[in-house]
Amino acid sequence: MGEKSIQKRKYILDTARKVFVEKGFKKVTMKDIVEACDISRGGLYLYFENTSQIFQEVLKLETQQDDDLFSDSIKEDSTAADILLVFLKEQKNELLRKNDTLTQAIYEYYFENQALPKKENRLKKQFDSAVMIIERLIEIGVENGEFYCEDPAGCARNIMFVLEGLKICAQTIGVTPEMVDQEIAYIFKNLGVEEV
Amino acid sequence: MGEKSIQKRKYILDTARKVFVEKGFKKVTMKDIVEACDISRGGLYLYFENTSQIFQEVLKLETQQDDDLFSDSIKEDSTAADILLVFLKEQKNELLRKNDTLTQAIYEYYFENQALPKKENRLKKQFDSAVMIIERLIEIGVENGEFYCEDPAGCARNIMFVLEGLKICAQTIGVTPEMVDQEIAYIFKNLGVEEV
DNA sequence: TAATATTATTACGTATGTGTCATTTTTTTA
DNA sequence: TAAAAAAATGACACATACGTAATAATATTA
Repeated sequence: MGEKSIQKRKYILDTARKVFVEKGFKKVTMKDIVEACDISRGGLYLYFENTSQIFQEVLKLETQQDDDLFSDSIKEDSTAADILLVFLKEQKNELLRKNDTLTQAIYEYYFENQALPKKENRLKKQFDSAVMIIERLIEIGVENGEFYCEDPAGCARNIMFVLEGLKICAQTIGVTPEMVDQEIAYIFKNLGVEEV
Repeated sequence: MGEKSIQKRKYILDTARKVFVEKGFKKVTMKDIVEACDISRGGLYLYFENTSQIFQEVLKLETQQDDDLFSDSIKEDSTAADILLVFLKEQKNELLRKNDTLTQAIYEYYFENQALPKKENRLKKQFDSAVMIIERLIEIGVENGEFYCEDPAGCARNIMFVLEGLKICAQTIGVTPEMVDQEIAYIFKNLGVEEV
């Protein structure tokens, strides 16, 4: 596979991403992607078999980029509270930036694909890993006297459920920035931090 | 419209519900419903125009039944904490009973239909009304000395976000009964109630 | 029970989507 | 630059879904 091929592959995935952002997952057809990419039908099938496969690859790219973004935004001398705040603000931006996210598509995809038992569930892994990171952060905060928390693991999971709730609500009933800020304040209040 | 017609209409909606439970919303076609009902194509079009309309009617039935169910389960001499617990346990059962709910379909439907600005968003109304009920419940609990809470409205909204988070997670990454119980305990703890 | 109204069926024309393959175009290599 | 390899095209045969309308079956009413 030549360099050209690699670029075209990347081009298709980038373009397909826009389609998934636009239409979610379930309603997207190979035809949609062919047309968005302005390539030939056979041309697409040369690279990918179906929309599921394309979506998985889109997600793979996405995840990489997100990870990079997060580690970039942590400064060396940050406190636990700082880092948690950065994380939550990032989530806030993400969930309010409703028109350029794969959120809907991701949910639709996992609606279909959760059932498959042994198959790896990337979403679950991400959730669990986020819980672990937050848990660790809370523990550090407690050690430093920044936070008060009896059950860091439980608190971390609660934070993630709140975020998931905000995320799905942003996609269905709509949430305002103020509502998100309130929830963030609530989280810190539960950790014994009054002002954010 | 004769009695027969009314019954057939009901039959179609009940059967269509099963289809939506099975396939979500976006992938359901009129053909799917025709086949599930074992009626003729034209026969279905005699009663309904498209899947959106059918789904809306299914939801209407569903909402009625749910409301009835909740008011039935409140006893006269309940305390605020009792009622809240009943509500949360009901939500727990609902979200764990993943294979007989319209949850996925509802999300998919509102993914498509949130955008429409002025159009009434039934989901939002339900959310807001639940928040108000919980808020009132918390206020009563505070008056009775059952709860401690400085911001019943904020707390009520937080509870709803947690529930939404649990609900979507149940559909995508899976949640255990224990996880739900933990979140319920967490909610009560935030209201100053240690034991549930 | 005959006439009328209602309800139901099926087949048709149209539209959209699928995956493939013979062919053409482009790129690479010798 | 000619031959070989790789990449891309678009028309195909097939499948699925749509909404309708002529026709048939069933109820209702006179």
